[in-house]
Amino acid sequence: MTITKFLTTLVPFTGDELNDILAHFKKESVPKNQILVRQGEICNSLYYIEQGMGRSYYLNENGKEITQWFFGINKFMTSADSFFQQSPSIYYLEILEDAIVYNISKADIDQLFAKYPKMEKLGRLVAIEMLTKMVNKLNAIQFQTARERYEYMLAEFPDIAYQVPLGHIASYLGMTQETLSRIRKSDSRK
Amino acid sequence: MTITKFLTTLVPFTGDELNDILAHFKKESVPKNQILVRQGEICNSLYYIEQGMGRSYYLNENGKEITQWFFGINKFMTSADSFFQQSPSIYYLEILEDAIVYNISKADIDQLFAKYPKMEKLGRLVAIEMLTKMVNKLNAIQFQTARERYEYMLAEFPDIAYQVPLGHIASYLGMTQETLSRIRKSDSRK
DNA sequence: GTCACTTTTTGACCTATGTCAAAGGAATCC
DNA sequence: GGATTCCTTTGACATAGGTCAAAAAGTGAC
Repeated sequence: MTITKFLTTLVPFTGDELNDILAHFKKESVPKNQILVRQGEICNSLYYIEQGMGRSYYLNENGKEITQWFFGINKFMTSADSFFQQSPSIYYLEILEDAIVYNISKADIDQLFAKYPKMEKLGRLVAIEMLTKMVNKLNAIQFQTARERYEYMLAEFPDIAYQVPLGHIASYLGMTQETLSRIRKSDSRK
Repeated sequence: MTITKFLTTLVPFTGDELNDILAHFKKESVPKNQILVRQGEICNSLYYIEQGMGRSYYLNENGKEITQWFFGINKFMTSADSFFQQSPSIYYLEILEDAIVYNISKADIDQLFAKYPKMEKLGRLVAIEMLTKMVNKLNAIQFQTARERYEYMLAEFPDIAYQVPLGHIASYLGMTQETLSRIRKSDSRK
């Protein structure tokens, strides 16, 4: 899906509005393993992923990478708190597979928010969608066994589950790599 | 803090705007233990809590109540997904202490969203604040010990932690009541 | 103040998952 | 295409926190 189509499915922008809005996004290709934002930096871009995928992660006390979220095709990727509050990012943003993204700066999106009430609406809808997904993850993580959490992952990110290193998924799900490995093994027996 | 003051600290509404907006909120007092919304119902109100507190919870497979969130003074309380998507609520909303709330219907708030871009902005800001808090909880739950999670609770809801039944807090934190009781005991020894 | 009910505490025991360590496999680089 | 590095699997063992059951402490109604 193109970004144009994606935007119009959420909010019925007119052609003129769309042209103006899209003019503020810059298309970029980003190679695998590229870091878009580092912990401590202020995240200045919101990325729409047309192709590829990414994740956000942070380093815990022991210096271990903890995946916080995966971002797939047709999603916005950013360090939300950092971007919207212009505060230092808690997370790294990393591209996991060669990607094509459209990026927009904080200043530009603020301009669009101010110019188009429909953009505010888009912002609100995207924030609420994210909130809902976060709540889903929370419920999965909070009360389910390691195996059930993995099943949640398969349901939420079917395209991603088999394409990224095991360790990234394990930390996302709050379990060790060893545990996830054992779960996959016993799943494959069935 | 009054609702007027609360709204203006987030977005600089004019006096006229405020009057119009506030006219859509209905002030109500709600006694302790009242259920505002049940699982399966569509949540038709967004509540601003001027006094008192509440929680959202659901029943798990074993029929046990699992607290999903606490709502304190000067917060909006609703079953977000149900309210905004007008879908059946996953959660019960319950008032835990006699409360004074201002409530607004979905239809009315949609009207305000359409009329005032600043309302869309308010919606976006509130959604993002909630998102940030949800992420905080998630990180606390996902990687911390039971004791650390309790400490997170004390930091996030200092006013609430000592006023609600232990079991509500334990389920919110994803641990058993027994575990939380033992943590509190060992804390009080220090 | 006593009865009934709810909430919290305590104890004994159990299990899912973590930790640590080492060996296999895969991928990448020159 | 061999060396290096990274990723995954496997095993042995440890432990935080769960489960179950009962006692103790609070709370409220009359």
